[in-house]
Amino acid sequence: MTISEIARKAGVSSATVSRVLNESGYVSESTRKKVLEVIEDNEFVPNEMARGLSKKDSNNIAVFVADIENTFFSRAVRGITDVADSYGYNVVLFNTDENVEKEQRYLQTAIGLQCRGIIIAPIAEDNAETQKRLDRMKNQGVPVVLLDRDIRGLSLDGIFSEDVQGAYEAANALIAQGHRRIAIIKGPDNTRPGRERMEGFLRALDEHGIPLPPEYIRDGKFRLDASYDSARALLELPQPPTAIFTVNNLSSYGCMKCLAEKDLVIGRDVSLIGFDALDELDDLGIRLSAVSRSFTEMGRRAMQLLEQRIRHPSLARVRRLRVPTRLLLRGSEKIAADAL
Amino acid sequence: MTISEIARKAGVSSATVSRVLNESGYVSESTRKKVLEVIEDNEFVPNEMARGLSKKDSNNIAVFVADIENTFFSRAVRGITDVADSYGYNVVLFNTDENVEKEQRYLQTAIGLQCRGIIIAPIAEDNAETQKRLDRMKNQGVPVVLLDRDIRGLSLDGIFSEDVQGAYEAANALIAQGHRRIAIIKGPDNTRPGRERMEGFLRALDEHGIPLPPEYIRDGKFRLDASYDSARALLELPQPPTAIFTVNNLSSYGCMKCLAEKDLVIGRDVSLIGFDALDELDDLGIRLSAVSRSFTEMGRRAMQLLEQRIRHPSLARVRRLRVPTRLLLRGSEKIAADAL
DNA sequence: CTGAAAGCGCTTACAG
DNA sequence: CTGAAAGCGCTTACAG
Repeated sequence: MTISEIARKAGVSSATVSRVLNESGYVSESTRKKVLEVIEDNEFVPNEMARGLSKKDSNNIAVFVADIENTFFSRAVRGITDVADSYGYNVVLFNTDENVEKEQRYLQTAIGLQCRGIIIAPIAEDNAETQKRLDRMKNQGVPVVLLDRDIRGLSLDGIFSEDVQGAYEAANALIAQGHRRIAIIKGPDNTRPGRERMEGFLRALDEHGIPLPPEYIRDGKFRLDASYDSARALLELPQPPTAIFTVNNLSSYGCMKCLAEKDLVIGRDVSLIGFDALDELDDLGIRLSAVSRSFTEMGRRAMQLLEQRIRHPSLARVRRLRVPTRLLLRGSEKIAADAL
Repeated sequence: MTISEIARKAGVSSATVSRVLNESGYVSESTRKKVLEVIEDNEFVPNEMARGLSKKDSNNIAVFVADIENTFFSRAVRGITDVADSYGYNVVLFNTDENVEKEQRYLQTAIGLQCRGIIIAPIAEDNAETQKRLDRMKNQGVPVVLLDRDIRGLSLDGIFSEDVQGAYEAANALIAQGHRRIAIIKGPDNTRPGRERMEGFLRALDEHGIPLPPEYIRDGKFRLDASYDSARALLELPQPPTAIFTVNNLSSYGCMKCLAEKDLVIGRDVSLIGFDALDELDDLGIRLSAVSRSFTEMGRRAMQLLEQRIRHPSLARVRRLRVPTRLLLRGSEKIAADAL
């Protein structure tokens, strides 16, 4: 079923059908009714590829996530789809799987699909190829909005969080408990969140004159397995830390897995604060203190930024928003007096 | 940049460029090289909307999930995107949010986008409007693959699991522990998984002559909050059950939340087996016994079914696969002798 | 092996 | 208010 078939059945031209469909131009009420009726009767749905080709746009937006299984991303996607839907956009989902080749190939695909804009959590902030492609997209009028992660050297819109401040507060909370042996399971240095969370952590320790031996810094790579290994290495140190700061949800999981294996209880045997709350565990009595922010909200804001940029492509000002973080003290920052 | 611009720069016709791009028809090696070079130099990416319109197809497939935040779906989507990518398909994600109006509107959208096929976990199996639309899609040559949930009255391809058997084994495991007071937090009756898990549960109790008082049957609606309420109602009964069977991951969470609040420990104070394992908790020492199946695998299989149907549209035989379930006994099926 | 031309299903100036 | 016609950027018989 095409517009011209509908036109024939309604006894009008396809231009008129198009006008009815788009509520554009002038159409007399009577022919409008007639056309609508025929459309209804035939359950006609216009071909978006043809429309897109003709109008040189589409209602698709591309969303790039590193790992849809990670609740950070699945919740952000939830926020994105909600807002996208309210604006009539469809979401094409790309799971880059922390793989830069996929990321770059998918970027190509998104261009081919004539996506109206993209929301991306880039794998690394310094990958030259990704930088080049994103820059080109932006220059060709395809808005790009960064989600949580950043890209060096380009001024792109983005939604981030107060990572330095959040990490700073987390470290301070541990220090306030009397800890002097505080370790960090850090994230990748080539990501803004990785660096900034480290920065906030270091600042707090520095301000209190607390030494940070190199063996107290482990790279969890934002991954569960690497963080598990890091935690293990930390806990098996001759002089293990009494408190640990984990920089994302997967690091917290990895660390807690190791603690569980060693029968160490957070808030008693060892203190732990994570960046990003594990709310799903809170209900079950695993009360992890954390630097919290709303993932869904970040997704929503990302889509709002994108929509605004699509609507005002010429707006020069780059919009880089930071959602606040909130320190949730649920008990895991504590430690038994004799364990300190 | 369009095909004809490339053609001009390469001194050939656009037909030739198209042939190079699609590796179809004959192109001499020398002109092929030349064209490829120009494409490369200009970083040309063909317009998929034009290609789609011309070829009357697209590389998009539509994926309908009820809730992307639910790990069942996020993992299934992971499996789908992995396989889709390997076949060159792009995934347009629709989050129906357990809302039939959204489901139906999105179905319309998917048709407009000329999606090559759809994978859907329909909200209800008996919604007349959804049935009608899916039937129409199938008849118009758009393959439909069901994921986990079913649709009544249509013979559509699908990937399901051995729900009756799984639930039966779970109930038997509880019975084997000596339980006689076993409750179920059930799912919606208008979903196949909801009904079949109930059926397996009932069969096991029946075979052992174990009575099931009506107050031991609570509807958790596959939702955390309703399951929490159900658990609470069960535990506050004058004669509470000594064992509970929860029919999906969210019911297990809801139930465990209630248990945690009441300081009841699974495997000691009360027995619990869930349908769908909460593996993310296992590492943390929360050892929930469960009927397990691989969500990612179900997603992969769904996409494989879809791809096969796209490739062989005329194949009459409907393919309805069931992935097996595996009973994981991790200790929560047990109970202290004096609690029985 | 290559090109001219028609066509995919829409939209949109343009003319009336 | 309405229609004829050109055009969006591809693909693909058809002819050579």
